[in-house]
Amino acid sequence: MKIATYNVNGVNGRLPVLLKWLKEEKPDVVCLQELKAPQDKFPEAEILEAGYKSVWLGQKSWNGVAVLSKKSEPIISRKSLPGDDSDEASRYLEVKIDDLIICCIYLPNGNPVPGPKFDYKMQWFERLQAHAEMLITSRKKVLLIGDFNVMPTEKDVYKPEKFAKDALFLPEVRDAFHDLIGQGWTDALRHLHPDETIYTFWDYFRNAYQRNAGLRIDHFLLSPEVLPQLKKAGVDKEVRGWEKSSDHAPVWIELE
DNA sequence: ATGTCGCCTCGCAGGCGA
Repeated sequence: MKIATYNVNGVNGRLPVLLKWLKEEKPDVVCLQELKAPQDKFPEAEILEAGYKSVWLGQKSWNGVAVLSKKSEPIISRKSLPGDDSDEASRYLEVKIDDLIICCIYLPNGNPVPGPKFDYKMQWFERLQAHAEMLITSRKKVLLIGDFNVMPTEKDVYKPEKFAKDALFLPEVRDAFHDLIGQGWTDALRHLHPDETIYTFWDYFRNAYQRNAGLRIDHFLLSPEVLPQLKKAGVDKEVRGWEKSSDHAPVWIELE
């Protein structure tokens, strides 16, 4: 079973690229982030035509998350993180697909630092930690998947010193990520490729992709009940080089 | 500071978020 995550940066503007990638790679389940489309503008019919049932959480202009599934229908169990009823951003969608709980995550970027956006990121992180603790305690097969907007270590940044004061790499942000991992989650890509340089995002600026000036910010965190099934993991890096590509590449894992 | 995208609007250019 192949599960993928892809920050599309506009699901409608990206539709030809998304459909081409789905056709080539045929993932069983896909988490999408940054739909940048209101609820009624999600391209459900085109994606269904490509062989995927989908559930989604839209929002005008910003954010937006979706889960696509080829075989079993995704059943929504949560449309937001607990802990702040005033948070209207579409950033969290939790579904059941067979015996798996799939949590599709679009963690706030947090720049500029300091400021309200960074405060929001840290609050969102705390809410994620609290909910993740509950999920991992359930002993079910849970996967936290998506754009975490965090480079966990120096190995995950092309030039760490350049990002020392960035909301994606500040020590307190990395600490929050490592505290989350500390609950018992496994970073699937790093687990299978401990020493490799792996990037999932390349800025549109300054030919970042051509220079391989990338970041690893899209992650799969597996609960202990899923980990024994993990067989492979990788990044579809070439997709980032396609015409009209997102600034992220699709990332995937294979479960037995 | 800048670069480049995608989406939106008291819209066809400029602001915002990333």
